[in-house]
Amino acid sequence: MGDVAAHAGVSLKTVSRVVNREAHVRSELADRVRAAIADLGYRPDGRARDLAALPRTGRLAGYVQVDAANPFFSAVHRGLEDVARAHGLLLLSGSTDGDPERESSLVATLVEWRVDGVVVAGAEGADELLLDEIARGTPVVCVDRMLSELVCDTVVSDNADAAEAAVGHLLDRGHRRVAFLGGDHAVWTARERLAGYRRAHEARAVPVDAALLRHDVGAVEPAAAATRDLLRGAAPPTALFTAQDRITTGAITALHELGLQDRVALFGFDEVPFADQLRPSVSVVAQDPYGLGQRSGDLLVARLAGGVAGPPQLVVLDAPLHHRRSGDLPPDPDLVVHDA
Amino acid sequence: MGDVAAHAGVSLKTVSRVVNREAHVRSELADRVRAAIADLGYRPDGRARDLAALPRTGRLAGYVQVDAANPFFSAVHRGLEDVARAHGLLLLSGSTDGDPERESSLVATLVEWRVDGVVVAGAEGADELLLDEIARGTPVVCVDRMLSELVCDTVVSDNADAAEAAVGHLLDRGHRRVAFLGGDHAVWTARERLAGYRRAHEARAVPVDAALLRHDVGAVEPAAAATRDLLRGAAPPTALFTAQDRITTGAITALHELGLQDRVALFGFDEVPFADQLRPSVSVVAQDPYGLGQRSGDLLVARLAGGVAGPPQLVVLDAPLHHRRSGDLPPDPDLVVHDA
DNA sequence: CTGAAAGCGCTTACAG
DNA sequence: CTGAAAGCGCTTACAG
Repeated sequence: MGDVAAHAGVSLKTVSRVVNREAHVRSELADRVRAAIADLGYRPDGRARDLAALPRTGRLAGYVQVDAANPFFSAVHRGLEDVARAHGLLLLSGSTDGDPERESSLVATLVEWRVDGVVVAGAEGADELLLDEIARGTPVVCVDRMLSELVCDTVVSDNADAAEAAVGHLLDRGHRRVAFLGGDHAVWTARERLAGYRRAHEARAVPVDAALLRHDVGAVEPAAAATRDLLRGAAPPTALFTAQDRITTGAITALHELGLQDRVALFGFDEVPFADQLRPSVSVVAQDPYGLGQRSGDLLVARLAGGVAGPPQLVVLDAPLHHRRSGDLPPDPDLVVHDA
Repeated sequence: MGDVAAHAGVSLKTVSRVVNREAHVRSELADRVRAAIADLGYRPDGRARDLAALPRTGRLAGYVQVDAANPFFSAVHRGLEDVARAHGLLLLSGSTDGDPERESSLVATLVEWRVDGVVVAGAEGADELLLDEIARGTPVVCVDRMLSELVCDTVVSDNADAAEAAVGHLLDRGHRRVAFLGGDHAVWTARERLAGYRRAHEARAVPVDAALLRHDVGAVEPAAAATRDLLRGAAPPTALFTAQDRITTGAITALHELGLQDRVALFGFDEVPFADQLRPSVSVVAQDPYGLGQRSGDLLVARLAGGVAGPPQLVVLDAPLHHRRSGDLPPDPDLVVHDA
């Protein structure tokens, strides 16, 4: 910037003014400055700018996600990015793989870069550093999962209700043995979806068989293995409720391997690709990850604007059911095990 | 930092030393400093640090992608991220939607933040700002697409060869009317894959019917529409080569709607979800997006380390064919149109 | 309308 | 082993 000032024969402040498009600069000088900028290929230094401009003007935001390569989280990413970009915010992001330590160190790094705020998708409830940061006043919004208490703005789908509706649909079709395949039980969404599963049973006075509950199968292979195991057991389920897209994928894989896809009903949480083309087509609870990202961006931006200073807000998005064939398959009598 | 120094009764430099884990600090002082840091909840300011530490130590890298929500680019993202993280680099990223202007402004913003280098996935060849930046010495690596000339390190799949092999397979199964459905023809990958398509035909002396070539159908709906159109035409293809995952998705959708999935062969570029479970299972050229990301990260890191200062490197990754049912479907005679 | 001074929070030489 | 000074590239008050 000094070079530019010298080149144009003006002071630093004048250069600063034209760079920031401030008023009160004679157009003659401004032209000279612009020429110098072009000649020298000058680019203002964002770090210095940000550092000198206290209080913050709002330029950087952080996005902490479980896995950048997971379509669910990358869709949230895009929703957030679009809102952020509209407000001049650039995103600094990283993946945690669900590891609380990774999450903590990532949050710490983001704070070091003095992001204006951070959106955490799939937060671990036990992340003390994150809790600290919230207490200290860093704007944080959680998407997809809730922290133990509502200590920050949060955007989630209506997990329990949607799960209850899906499982209820299976039960109403006559199924009495519906398996639940869920991810890490420490994760809030998994617990909520299980709660919905239970509520659906309770509402219909159908007992839940604990042998039909499989937790910690939150990836494709474990889910496929659990499906095989359940179906080969002495008292197999006649329907499956898979609490997450990767689990749904694993279950579908296993069902096809066993040739049972038309005999065992399936209702999944999260939309999956080719849901309409698969045979049978697959019924799902369709969350809107892009929308979740957008809403979290809205909340963050509102906090940054400073307008909102009240207590943490909770936004719950509706997750509609997409009824297709797999969820309408009737119980297969040959699969039902009769008591001895 | 001043507060910490005062609190611990030492100088700024001493605080700096313990924060940076430099040697030569009496452990007694170091403890006092650490205590002060904990008491005050001090966090070093990454911006100031980075600004003061010239030349750069390497902390920030940029990732420019077409669309964060596209599974292909998000897998590249993750590959890059893992390498970057291993080298202490944090990623600043954004989506361009293939718009050169968006790409330029994003690159400009990244440069303002003084990223140590940037990886561009799916670069538009015509981005002058990017070319400028490369000329100026900013380490840039292009993944997935090549710029018009090899002006920076580049990592791509063996597009033309893989496409030739896939189309060749179709031709060798007896197909004589193989349609090509591709994305934006301005994009390097689309042109390469078309080149492979042509080479496969030339090698077998099979003429290419221009009516079977559909460009600019790089999204699901346009691809489905093109598929419907081709198949309903007077001289329909007996096989489809879809040059990209979203196109493959669109084609599969249309084929299923028309009930033609078992009568028209299909070979896609890029792996798709449920390729094994779909009926028929779908044959594809399986690029390795995660690997592309990793390799681009390796190249970037090597440049940053300063070891590599030579001419731009070109890394070409093999893209193996995954033969499944759809690519082995024979030509359906009823679909062949005989000359009058 | 324009500029000289001080300061943002750190690190790099340099002394001691 | 420790510290005082200068400087990274900007912006914010303040003067004029």
